[in-house]
Amino acid sequence: MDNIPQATVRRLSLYCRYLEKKEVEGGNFISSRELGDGIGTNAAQVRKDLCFFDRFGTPGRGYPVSFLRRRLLAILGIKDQTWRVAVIGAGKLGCALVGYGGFNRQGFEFVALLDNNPEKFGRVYGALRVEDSARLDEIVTRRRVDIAMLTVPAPAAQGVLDNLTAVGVRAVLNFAPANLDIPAQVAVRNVDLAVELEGLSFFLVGLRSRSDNP
Amino acid sequence: MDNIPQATVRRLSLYCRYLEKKEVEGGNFISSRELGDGIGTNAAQVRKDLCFFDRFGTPGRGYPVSFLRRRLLAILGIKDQTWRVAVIGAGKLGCALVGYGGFNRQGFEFVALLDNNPEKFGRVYGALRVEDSARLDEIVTRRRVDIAMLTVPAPAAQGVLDNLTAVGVRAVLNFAPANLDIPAQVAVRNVDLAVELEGLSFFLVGLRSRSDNP
DNA sequence: CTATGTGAAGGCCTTCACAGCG
DNA sequence: CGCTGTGAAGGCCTTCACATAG
Repeated sequence: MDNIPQATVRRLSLYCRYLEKKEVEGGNFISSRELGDGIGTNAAQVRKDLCFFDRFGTPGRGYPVSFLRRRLLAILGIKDQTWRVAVIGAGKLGCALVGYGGFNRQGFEFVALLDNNPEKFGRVYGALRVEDSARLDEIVTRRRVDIAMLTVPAPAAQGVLDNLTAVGVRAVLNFAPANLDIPAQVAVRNVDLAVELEGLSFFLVGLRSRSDNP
Repeated sequence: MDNIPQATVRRLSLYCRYLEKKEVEGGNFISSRELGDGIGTNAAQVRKDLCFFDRFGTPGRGYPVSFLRRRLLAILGIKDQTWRVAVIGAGKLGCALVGYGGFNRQGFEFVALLDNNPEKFGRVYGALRVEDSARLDEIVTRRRVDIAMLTVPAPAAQGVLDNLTAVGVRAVLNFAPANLDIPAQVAVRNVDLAVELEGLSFFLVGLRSRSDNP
């Protein structure tokens, strides 16, 4: 029971979000149909995803909302667990992320904001001061950082990633538009806005040519 | 020659990025092998992706770097074309995006920054002033907005999306953690940081349990 | 002899369909 | 009778393998 598709894991997060809404509204049971509709997939997919883990449902009734939500949170590792997050790169994006309160709400806590530019040292964003990224090793170790967000310029990204993994960080959310060499045993998720925008551009070009030659 | 996999489109962006680097370094030809290694895939995948569109290569030599890059830019719709982007939601993230210069570099230009909070009207970020999102229709039309970035709170996202599509916007990059109903003929790409973080959390939990019970 | 272009094979994820439970 | 759990079928994307071009 190990090889869970990435796509399934992504949907688990969406299920949790929908279940939270449903729980607040006071729903007790939810069908795979409704849960699927709610996140933009279908009932069979929901049942398949969930049965990777356990039998959460009751035939004829559906899934108990609150119970299912707690179980999924546990599976995702954000129940009774707060991951400690460091942001490397105190540019506009890094500072915006630290200032955003939405993550603290559930399971994640910012514990460091680093940059290599001395002019930024000491500036305060959210609950953090900018500190010197030359002290990355020490800070990451002492604050027991679990996850790093990489918001440095692309040319610096590989070096920082190597430093992070050398100190034991095993999970990285990378915002730099760089093609990183990813060490084994490390998970890197890329958030690449240029790729997303260019995907939209490609879609628009297709639309246009289809309406030009109908 | 129509049904291009999303995955292929995403890789096109990465190919372009790698080719740009290669072109600057003065490379004339590049093999599918090198291009694949460069973006973290393999040679066969590169050839398959490219041959959806044309025969760009020369057997025995590889692909002409500069030529291939220009052709891919054209396919992605970012050669001789600048898409006009509006950001809806002048929170920390929206303002950081507008202030980030990286997109203007190629193919995208910010033309509006809207919010519904009167206290923010008139504040300047990058080259833009915050304007009233009540005037969305007029502004989007007059400035010929092609793409919208949604950086509003989740509960507001669906309403804004509906407004945008009503005025003819067909491409949206959504940052709100909301399960949106997406109208037909509209492309929405979601950038969902909670989903990414929770994916990393899931990975870390898996790592831990595997090292506990080896 | 090297490297592309491409049908065929393979693998992974989604969808189907139905047995079985409440 | 409704809805879950799940093997089987289907579809899409990736990888293979080789004919072909330079």
